[in-house]
Amino acid sequence: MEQQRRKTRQELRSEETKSSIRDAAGRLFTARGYDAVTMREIAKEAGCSHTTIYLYFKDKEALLEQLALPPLMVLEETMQAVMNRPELSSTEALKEVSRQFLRFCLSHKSMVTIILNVKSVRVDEANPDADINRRRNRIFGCFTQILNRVIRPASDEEKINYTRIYYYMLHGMVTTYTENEEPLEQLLARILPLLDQAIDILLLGMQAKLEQRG
Amino acid sequence: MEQQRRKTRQELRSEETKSSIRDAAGRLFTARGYDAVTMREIAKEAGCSHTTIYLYFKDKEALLEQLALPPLMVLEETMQAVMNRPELSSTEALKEVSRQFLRFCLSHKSMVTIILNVKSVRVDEANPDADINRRRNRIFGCFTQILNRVIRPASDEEKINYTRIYYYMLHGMVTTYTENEEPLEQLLARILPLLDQAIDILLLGMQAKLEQRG
Amino acid sequence: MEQQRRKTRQELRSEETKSSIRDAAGRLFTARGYDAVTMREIAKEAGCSHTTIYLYFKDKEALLEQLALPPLMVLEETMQAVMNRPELSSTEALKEVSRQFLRFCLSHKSMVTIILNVKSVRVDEANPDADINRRRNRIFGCFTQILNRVIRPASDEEKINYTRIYYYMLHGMVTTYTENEEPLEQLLARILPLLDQAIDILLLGMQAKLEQRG
Amino acid sequence: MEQQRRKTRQELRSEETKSSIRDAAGRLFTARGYDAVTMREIAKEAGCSHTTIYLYFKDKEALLEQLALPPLMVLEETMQAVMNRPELSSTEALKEVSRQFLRFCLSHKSMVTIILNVKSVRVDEANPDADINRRRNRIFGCFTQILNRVIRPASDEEKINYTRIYYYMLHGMVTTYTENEEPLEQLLARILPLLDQAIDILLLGMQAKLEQRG
DNA sequence: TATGAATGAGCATTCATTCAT
DNA sequence: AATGAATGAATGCTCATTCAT
Repeated sequence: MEQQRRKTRQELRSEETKSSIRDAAGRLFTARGYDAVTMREIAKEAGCSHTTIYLYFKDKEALLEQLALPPLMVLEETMQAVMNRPELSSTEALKEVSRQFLRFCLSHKSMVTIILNVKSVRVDEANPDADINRRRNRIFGCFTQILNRVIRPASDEEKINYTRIYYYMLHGMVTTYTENEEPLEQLLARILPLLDQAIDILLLGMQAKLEQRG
Repeated sequence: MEQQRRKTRQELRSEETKSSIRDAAGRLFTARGYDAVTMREIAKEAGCSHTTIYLYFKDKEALLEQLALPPLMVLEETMQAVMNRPELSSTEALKEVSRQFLRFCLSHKSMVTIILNVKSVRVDEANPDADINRRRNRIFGCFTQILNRVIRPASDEEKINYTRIYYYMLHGMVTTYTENEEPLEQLLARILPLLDQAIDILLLGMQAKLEQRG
Repeated sequence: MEQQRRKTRQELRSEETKSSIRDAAGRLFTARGYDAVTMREIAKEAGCSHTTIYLYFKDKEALLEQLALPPLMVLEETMQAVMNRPELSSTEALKEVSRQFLRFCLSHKSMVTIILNVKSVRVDEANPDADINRRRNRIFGCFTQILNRVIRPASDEEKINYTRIYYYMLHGMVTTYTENEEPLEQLLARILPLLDQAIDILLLGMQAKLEQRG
Repeated sequence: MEQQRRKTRQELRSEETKSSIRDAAGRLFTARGYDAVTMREIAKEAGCSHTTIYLYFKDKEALLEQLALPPLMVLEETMQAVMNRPELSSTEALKEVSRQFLRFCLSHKSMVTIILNVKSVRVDEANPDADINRRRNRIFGCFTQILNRVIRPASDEEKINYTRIYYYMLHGMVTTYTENEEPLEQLLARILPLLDQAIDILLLGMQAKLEQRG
């Protein structure tokens, strides 16, 4: 509380600037992709000089990372929360978690690259990405976990393959609609049912396949 | 007829140059991606001056488009040929066609953007894309056709949805492995079986779902 | 008198800040050279904001100038002290003074420019340089004086020329080793004997030349 | 002959541009030093776009190197020629060679850095500097050779030290007058006699010292 | 007195493209 | 038909300095 009150006007202004940069970068990256956006464009959109950006972010890459982290944390928490709801069947949990994921990806389009890319930005340099990578892994871990629950009778190899196939479909939906410019809610209203259907099909198919083989 | 016969030596040389540029650009785009390749590199690889490229192609983008067309035509023909093989069951045909498609996408990485993008490059300028778009639609039409054969009892809406879901998975596989730098054949050896499994699962799942509902 | 006593706490603090900036800049300039050091680095090292520096110093160049003065004063005093030691022969005095000079230059590398440059920084603006220039002249005056003692029989023109030649050699040693990154004492242990030899040779040579001519 | 005639107008223009860049860079580097000069300034002075420079020179450093090499070759040849004139005494040869060197340094001021710097630009990267370094070493080798002839009775260690002392003096003269803006010939008329005197003094001094010791 | 925020000018370099031949 | 010469626009980034508080 006290902490909140103690913010000077300068600090407020600073935070404002920083978040206006963040917002601008978010909008621009989302709309046109990381590479296609220049620091000067971000600055213009944010209403400041391009040098000001470097006051708050080490470089362009750091900007992307700082942009990705907080929403990623929210997503992770949301997904964990879903998994801890005991009243949900495995199938329902998988559906809900997938819906969260799809919603997230489509509302943070520029971050999709970061989240879905197998080899993330700067994997070699340890520090800042470590966090991003860890979180991404945990997010994908959610899917794996629930999916394993649903297809328990499968062998380890089958589990790995089926999980991959599940990812393909999800990944495919995300990238298909990443470029789409329809208003988010409208788009989701249209494709969330499709996602549910797809999951039904995949789970049914996996079970059928396991029975066939057994 | 006459036109064909009357090709002067100059015309032949010209065509040669043009196709050497096309080849060079193809190799380079495929290997390193559209953005990362410069006009000068293409020219060097093609054994001509970079200014010569502008004699045959309006700009870099036009080069990409003209480049995409022939392989797309080959792909289309290959896929049609598979569909016309009467000895193949619908399922087998779908698998084979999907394999062809995946192989094509992974061996023409730079063209994936063009093929998969819902809104292709420069939709606004009518002419040159029209052809590309037509072909892309025909390619996707193949999938739709075969898939419809397999899930004949479904309603029209179900057919549309199921086809979409099928695309998601395929699309997801392609984009997942587009960035992969493994040698092509080795990669395909690894993921083609996965594709077969995925198709099995999807088809089984779709059938199960249709029965459930019926 | 009164002025000295009346220093308020504020004034003291202010002087402290100023000298911490001076010290920091001195350390940094010495270690890495004027150009390679940024105002922000100086501020960090001094434990203040970079804007504070501008409170005490007009700009980066003024900082360098003010920085040069005190060590220059120390050097001057040291050299004068040597000259007033009656037990030293002229030759010994010249050697000792030259050693002091060389040691000083190599331990204040960034100031060498200021000291050795014929046309000092910003000759046009009269005031602040006047002092620096005066001191530099006095320092060089030392050499001239002692040298004149040693080569008393020479004509005025010869004296001027010989002094110049002496400077060339000294100047040459300084600039040769200014870029050297060897630890100071180690470097000096290596080159101080060389300096002595050089002085011996020059003095012997000057005397021989004078005799030749006479 | 034929080769000369075959130069097209384009080639001529190209060579003109290249040498106008070279000239401009030479003037500017000479006047204000390598670091202080920007590519855009060079371009402006050369009457072309700054991008044109990159057509002829890989980067700024390459420009400096290409600039330094030809004059360095001329200097080397001139110095070798002097050494091969049998009618000259060692002393005379040393004087003449030193005059050539001083004249060269003062008429190619920007290259002094390259020539005198113990650790040249980019010592680490082998290729292009190798040549420059080799030449510089050969040039300094000249001095060493002649000097050794003059002070033949000295021990090896003495030879090394005396050579160093000789360099200091020469180096000192060069750097002293590098910043000088007097017209070259006028300046040389003034300091060449000084150089002769300095050499006389050094040689006499060295001989006296050797006798003293012996 | 002191500072954080902000900026314009500048840097070397790259690229797709056009011009003149 | 083909090309070398040339260029403007951009890019990410840094720095000394000024502004507002």
